[in-house]
Amino acid sequence: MPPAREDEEEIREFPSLGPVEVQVIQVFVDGVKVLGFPRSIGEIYGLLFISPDPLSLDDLVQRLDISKGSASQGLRALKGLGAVREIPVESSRRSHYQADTELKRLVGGFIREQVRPHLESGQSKIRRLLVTASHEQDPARQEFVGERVKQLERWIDRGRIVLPILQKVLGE
Amino acid sequence: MPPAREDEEEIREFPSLGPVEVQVIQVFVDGVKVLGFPRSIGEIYGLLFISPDPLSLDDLVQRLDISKGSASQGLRALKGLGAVREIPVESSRRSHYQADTELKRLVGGFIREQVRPHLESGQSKIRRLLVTASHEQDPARQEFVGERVKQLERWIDRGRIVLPILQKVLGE
DNA sequence: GAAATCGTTCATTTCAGATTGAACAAACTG
DNA sequence: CAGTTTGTTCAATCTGAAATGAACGATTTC
Repeated sequence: MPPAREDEEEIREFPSLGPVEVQVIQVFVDGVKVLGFPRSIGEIYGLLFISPDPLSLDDLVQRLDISKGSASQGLRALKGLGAVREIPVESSRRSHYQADTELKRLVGGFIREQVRPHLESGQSKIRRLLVTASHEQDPARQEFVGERVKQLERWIDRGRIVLPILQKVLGE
Repeated sequence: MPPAREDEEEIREFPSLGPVEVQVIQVFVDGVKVLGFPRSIGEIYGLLFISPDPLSLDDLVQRLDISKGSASQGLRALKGLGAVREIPVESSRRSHYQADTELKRLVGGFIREQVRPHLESGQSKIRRLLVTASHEQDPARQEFVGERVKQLERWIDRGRIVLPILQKVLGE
C-alpha cells in the first residue's frame, strides 16, 4: 500500500513560523508573483509585514529558511521599491528592517521601478520601429504599418496618462 | 583569437519575416512578459497585429517557427482575452484570426481574466486568515495581527475601486 | 467510408530566471 | 592588527513554467 499521501500540498513548510505568519506569507507570495517578483521577495515582505518588531537579515534567513544571498538581494529590491525601511536597533549592530505598509508609497515605488522603465523602453523601441517602417517599399504596406505604429504610440501615451491617476486613487 | 562574436544578441531569428514584423513582435514579446504572459503569446499577437490579412494557425506555426501546440494554446488564451477574433476566409476551411486592437477591449479582457481572479483568490485567502488570526492567544499579538489583516482588506478594496476607473480612462 | 485535413491535448523536454553558497570586502572588536 | 561579524557578489545549480510533438478525435473530401 502506498504511504497514504493524504493531502498533496506543495506549500513550503516553515518550522519556526506560526500559522498566521504562514498564511500571510502565502498571500504575499501570490501577490508579488502577479506583479512579476520572485517568491523570496513575497516571503520576505510577508514576514516583515506580520512582524511587529524589525528583523535582521539573519532573522529572515533562519525563519524563512532561505540563503543569505536571496535575503540580501530581496531586501535590496524591497528597499528600492520603498517597501522596506531600515530601523536602527540599539542592542545590535546588524541592520534591522521593517515593512513600510503605506499603499501610496508601495504603488509609487512599483511605478517608478517597474512600470516607467518598461514604458520608456517601449517608447524607444517604437522610435526605432518608426525608422524601420519608413523604409517599407509598397505604399499600401507603408500606410498600414504607419497606422499600427501610431496606434502603439497612442497606447503608450494612455499608459503615461493613467499612472498619475492610479497614484492618486490608490494613495489613500 | 575567439570567433569575433561581434554583437551577442539573443533575439530569435525569423527567416520569413521582414524587419518591421520582427521589431513589432519584439515590442509585444516584451509587453506581454511584463503582464506575465509567455513569449509565444507576444509573438502570436505581434504578428497578427502587424498583418493586414487574417492568419491561420498554420501560418503562425510556419512564420513564427513555433509548434502547433504553442500556437493552439496561445490562440486560445488570446481569444479568452478578447485580443484575437476569428475571421471566416472563404477560400479556406481553416480558421483564420485577426488581432483585435481596441484598447478598451484588451484592458477589459485582461482585467476579467487576470486581475479579478487574483483579487478574488486574495480575498478568500484573507477570509481564512481572519479565522486563523482569531485563534491567537496573546492579546497584544491578536490586536496587531487584526490591524494588519484589516490593512490587507483595505488594499483589496482599493484594487476593486480602481478597476472601473482604469477601464474608463483607458477606454479611448 | 477510406483518406486527408485540422486542431487539441498532454506527457516529456527545454530553458529562463530564481536560488544557492563559497569567496570576498568592509566594518567592527578587543 | 589579528580575528570576528556582517552583508554583497556572482558562477553554478536548481526549478517551475513554457514549448514541443506524437497521439488523438473531429470534420471534411472524394
